[in-house]
Amino acid sequence: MSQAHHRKKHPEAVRQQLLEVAAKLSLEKGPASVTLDAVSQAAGVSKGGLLHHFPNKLSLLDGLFADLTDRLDQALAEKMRDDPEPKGRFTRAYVSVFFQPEGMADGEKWQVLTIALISEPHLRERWRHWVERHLSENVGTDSALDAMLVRYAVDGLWLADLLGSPTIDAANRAAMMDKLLAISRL
Amino acid sequence: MSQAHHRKKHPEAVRQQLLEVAAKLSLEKGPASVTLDAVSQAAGVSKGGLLHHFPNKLSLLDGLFADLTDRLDQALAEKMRDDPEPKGRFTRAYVSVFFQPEGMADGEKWQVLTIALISEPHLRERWRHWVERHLSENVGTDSALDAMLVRYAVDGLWLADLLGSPTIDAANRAAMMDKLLAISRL
DNA sequence: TAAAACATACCGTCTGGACGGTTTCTTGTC
DNA sequence: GACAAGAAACCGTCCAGACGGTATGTTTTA
Repeated sequence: MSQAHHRKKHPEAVRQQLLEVAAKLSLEKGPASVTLDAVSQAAGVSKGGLLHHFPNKLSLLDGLFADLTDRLDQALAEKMRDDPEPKGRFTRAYVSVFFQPEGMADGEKWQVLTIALISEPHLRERWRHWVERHLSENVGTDSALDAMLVRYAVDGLWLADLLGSPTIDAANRAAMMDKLLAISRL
Repeated sequence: MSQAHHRKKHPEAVRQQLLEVAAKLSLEKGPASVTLDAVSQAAGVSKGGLLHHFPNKLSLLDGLFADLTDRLDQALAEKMRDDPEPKGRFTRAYVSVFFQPEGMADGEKWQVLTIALISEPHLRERWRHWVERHLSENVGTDSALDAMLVRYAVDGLWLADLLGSPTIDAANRAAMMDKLLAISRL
C-alpha cells in the first residue's frame, strides 16, 4: 500500500493536476497516449482516483475542453475590454491573445485543445458551438471578410506551431502581428 | 474458408483501396478508428492481407502520407506551370489548389492528412520536411510576409473546414480567394 | 458518522501483429 | 506452348499486452 493514500487531500488541486497532465501528454506524445493509466500515474494518483474525478474518459476530455475554453474566453474578454474601437475588436483580441508572449504557457495548452479537437469527433461539435457563439456575439463588428481572413491567418500560424512546421522568427512574428492588426481596422 | 481467397489478384488496386479506406475511416470516425481490423474489413481484405501490403501500422500511415503529398505536389506543380508571374507563384498555387471545387474529393483526403498529421507525432516530422522543402524551393518568390500570411490564411480555412466550424458561404469564399490572390501579388 | 477522496484488484474487450497455410502469378526452360 | 518452380498475394487463427471500466476496499474530511 502506497503512502499516497495517507497524504492530505486536495481534491481541486488533484483535479487540476489531472487536466494538466492530460494536456501535457497529448501535446508531447500524441493524443493516443492519453490513457487513463498514463494520466493517473503521471499525476501521482491511482486510476481509481482519476475515475473518481472523471467518471469516464470522455468526461476527462470534456473537462479539458471546458478548462481551456474558459481560459481562452477570459483572455479574449480582457483584451476586448481594453480596446476602444468597436470595429474588429474581437478579431484583434483573437490576434493579441495568440501573439502574447507571456501567454505561451496557455498557448501550449490551446495546442492541446486543437489536437484533442481533431482527434475526438465528439469535441468537434463543442468547438463548433464555441465558434458559433463568438461569431454571433460579434456579428457586425467582426463579420467582414478582412476580419475573417485575419482570424484564419492566426489559426494557420497556430496550426503551423502545433505541427512544428518551420515558421517565422520573432522579429517577423511581430511584423506579422502588426500586419494582421492593421487589416482588422480596414 | 471464404471465396475471397480465390478471387483474381489485383495487388495495386487492393493497396489503393486500403489507403482510401483508411483515409475515409479517419475522416469520418476519427483517427482512433483506424485499426488494422477496421481497415482490412472495410477494404474487403483479411488482416493478413493488409499486413502483406503494409508490414505494420506505421507503414500504412506512411503510405497514406506519401500518397496524399504526391497528389498535392502534382496539383501544385500543375498550377505553378500555368502561372507566368514568378512572384508569389507558389503561394497562388497553394491558394488555388485549396479553393478548386473539383478537387474536393482530394480536399477531403487532405483533411485526413491533417488529422493523421496531428495525431501521429512521427508524421509531424515528415510534414516538417515537406514544408521545409517547398519553402526552400520557392525562397525569394514566396518568402514575403504577405505570402506567408496568405498561406496561413489558407491553412486556417482548411482547419475550419476540417473541424466543421461554420465558415463562409460559396460567394464569400470566391471573394476570399480573390483577396488572397491579390495579396500574393503585392 | 456519513460522505467524499482516494487506493487496489480485477475483468472483458480490443488491438497490433506473428505465424503458417493456400492460392494465384510470373518467369525461365524445353 | 507446356510446365515446373519459385515468388507474390492473399487467408484464418492465435496471442500478449494495453485499455476502459467496475467493484470493493480504506482513509480522510466535514
